[in-house]
Amino acid sequence: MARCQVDYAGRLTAHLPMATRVLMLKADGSVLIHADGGSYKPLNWMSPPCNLREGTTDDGDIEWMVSSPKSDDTLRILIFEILHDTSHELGIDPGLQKDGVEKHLQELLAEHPASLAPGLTLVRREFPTAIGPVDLMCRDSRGSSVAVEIKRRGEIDGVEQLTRYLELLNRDPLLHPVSGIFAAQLIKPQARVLAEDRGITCVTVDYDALRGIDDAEHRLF
Amino acid sequence: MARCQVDYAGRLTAHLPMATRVLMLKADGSVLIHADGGSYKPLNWMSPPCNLREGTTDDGDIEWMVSSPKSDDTLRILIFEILHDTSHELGIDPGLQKDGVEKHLQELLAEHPASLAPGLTLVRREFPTAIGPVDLMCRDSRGSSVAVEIKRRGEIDGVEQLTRYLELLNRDPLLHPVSGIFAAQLIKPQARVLAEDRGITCVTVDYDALRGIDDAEHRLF
DNA sequence: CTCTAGATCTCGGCC
DNA sequence: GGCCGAGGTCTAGAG
Repeated sequence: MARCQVDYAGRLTAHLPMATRVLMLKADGSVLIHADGGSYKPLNWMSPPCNLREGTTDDGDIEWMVSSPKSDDTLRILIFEILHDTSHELGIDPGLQKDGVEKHLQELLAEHPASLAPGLTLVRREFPTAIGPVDLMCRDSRGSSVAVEIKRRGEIDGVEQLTRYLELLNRDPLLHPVSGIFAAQLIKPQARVLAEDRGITCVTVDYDALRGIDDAEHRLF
Repeated sequence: MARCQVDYAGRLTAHLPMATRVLMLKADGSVLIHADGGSYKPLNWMSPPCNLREGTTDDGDIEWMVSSPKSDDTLRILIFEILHDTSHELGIDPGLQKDGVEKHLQELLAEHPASLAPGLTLVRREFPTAIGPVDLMCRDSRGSSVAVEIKRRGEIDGVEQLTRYLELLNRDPLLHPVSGIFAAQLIKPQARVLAEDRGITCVTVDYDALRGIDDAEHRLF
């Protein structure tokens, strides 16, 4: 905890006027400067790897020069008053265990393709193309190929992504014609307009309902 | 500083096994859980606004329940041992003063459009369209319209963005034909290929040189 | 290593 | 308030 002033120079230049803040130095050399509010993003910071040099200004204040050895980013911290100072060894953290995001949605839809369109069947998940994998490759009731792009939130870039896949897939005479389905828990209006203008079908997915169906089916066995 | 274990449930579920970490509680109620490494992103957190309730487990350990009043996110922190505990009022921070990013690049190019192509002149910055503003609308030496998209780093999504603008602008008989220039300090190879495949001209911009020209011109007055 | 796409993104601007 | 674009994005995963 210190009254400090900070100047950053790198991809941009930024300045923090003098105020009381939290300075956190991590074991890997990284530095975080936090205010008493806002979200988790620090006011300013320096990512590892970086080096910290401590010096003194002509006025007798503490000066920290933090610099990155690979980029030319620098952070200069002037410390006018130390209100609190403590140091602890934490060791290596076992890390965060995550569960259930877009991947789970893809798994559920892969098991229940017909929930996207009647008669739809799965060909394969993560169907490979030269520009990246298509989330689901399916066939409709008439045997035509259908590429499915799945998002938690459907926005314009997702439509662009599916459009690129469709353009590429439709060059393959063995697959042509390939149609597209854009599936998401929520589809933004602009994304829907763009998708439908390009002949892509939009489907909003009810995650909880789908999970319910899935659980019910598994209970049958 | 505490030995703790954390469970988050909300947009996803996540778990942090017991380990020693930094717990930061901010004045606005937000909570950050940091390890002794990684970058500025906490292992887990709760964004403001949120409420913290302190309780005790059957084993006598401290339990913090942090919940959001608007979403249904919850964070449960079990504290097994407190290694250090300190509290300070920091007050409101004057905040970060930023300078010089994409906006500055746009200003410089608006003042020196001919650096993008010989004879190019500015019509207007932030030229409005139904799907968003075009960074620079210009005219070439023959009087044809030229839409310019400016990025610090030129990647595929920037090319897609310009492509959408061009498609829309070219529907306007008063503007047609509109050509495109994709300007960036650095253009990724894949973005360049895509742009050139679509007839979009790529220009890499030397920010420092441009600033030098600009400074020199201002010194003349 | 690069490139791609997601993120409990965060943050700011504009409407 | 929402939507949209940018970020010193960061981060994980695939090729």
